[in-house]
Amino acid sequence: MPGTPVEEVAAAELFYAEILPEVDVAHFAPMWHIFTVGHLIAVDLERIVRRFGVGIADLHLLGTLRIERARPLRATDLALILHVSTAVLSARVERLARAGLLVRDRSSTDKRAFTLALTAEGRKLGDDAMRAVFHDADIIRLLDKLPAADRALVSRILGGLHNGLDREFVATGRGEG
Amino acid sequence: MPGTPVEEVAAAELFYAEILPEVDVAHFAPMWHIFTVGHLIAVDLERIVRRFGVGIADLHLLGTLRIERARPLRATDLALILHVSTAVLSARVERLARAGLLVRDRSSTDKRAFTLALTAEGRKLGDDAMRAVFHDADIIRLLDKLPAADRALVSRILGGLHNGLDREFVATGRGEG
DNA sequence: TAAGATTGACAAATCAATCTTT
DNA sequence: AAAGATTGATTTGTCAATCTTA
Repeated sequence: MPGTPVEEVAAAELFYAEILPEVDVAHFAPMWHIFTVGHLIAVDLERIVRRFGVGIADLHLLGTLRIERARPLRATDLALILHVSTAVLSARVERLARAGLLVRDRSSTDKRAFTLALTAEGRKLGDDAMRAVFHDADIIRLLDKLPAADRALVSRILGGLHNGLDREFVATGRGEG
Repeated sequence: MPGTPVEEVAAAELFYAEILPEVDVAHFAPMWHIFTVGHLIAVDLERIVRRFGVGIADLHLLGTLRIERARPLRATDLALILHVSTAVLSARVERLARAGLLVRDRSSTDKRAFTLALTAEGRKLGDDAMRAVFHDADIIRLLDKLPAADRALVSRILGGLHNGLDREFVATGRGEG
């Protein structure tokens, strides 16, 4: 019988310290905890928003379009923000448009591009799903029990990592497929 | 053109504060940063370990088997540790066994169960891939630039969330399919 | 040539149903 | 029944190739 995840990760760290003496294994625990907690959040959110007929990736897209902006977003902009390839985005937009949650319009300034905008149903579904997330998600309950200082630390440190990884993602042109 | 992820998340938080006045929107930023950073780590690690002919989920499995334990792990134990259904694990084990990286043996005490163990090639591939991760991963580079105190904070706080979510996962029997 | 977007082939995850052993 | 594991159908994501416009 395995122990707690923290124990598992600590054991792994000790182990890698032996077989990989050239690396700083103190990086393993934070990397792996973020990686796995991210995965568990994804599984949990997926379960919650599935009741609304969409996936968490769909909700991410709807939520991004929901925020008012100076200029309408094109499909390519969204692909960069969501960290997926344009191929994935294309299929997702097609599905959501077919469900009546958003509309695609040819850009007025560039005949190659589409601009994307939510429909009234898209706004409503997105808001309802997000409300359900705040209400039902395990991670929200856990964060709620955390000291406010810890929550702020997570926002600060993970926010920095988020910015850093996003830069790498854009710079190396990942997700261009 | 969108701004940095931290700006995007802050804008989203302000936005949800308006349309969802009943929830504590201060939970949105930490949740979303963890979720997205986890996803970006997954994409990056996937790219690195793909060179070895396996995915990051495969490496997680190999790494878990790599650690010495009192008793050999069964497929069911592994499914719980890796947070996947037994159906997924079955397919993954089949693929890795076919590649000669692990062996499946009927448990001596329970004729339904299999115990899993790495082959010499499985150990070598896992170690090599993990070495590549430590050497090439963007997240490792970013963590390396972080103050040691911040790294420790991430391990402590995210470790706590990891334990909490794992408990939920096991308690609610997710991943049983 | 490069940017924006789409398509089709393939890999992987989920769910429900099934089989065997306890 | 319930636990351990597998199979098949469906969905989703990734990659490479393609088409149109800039």
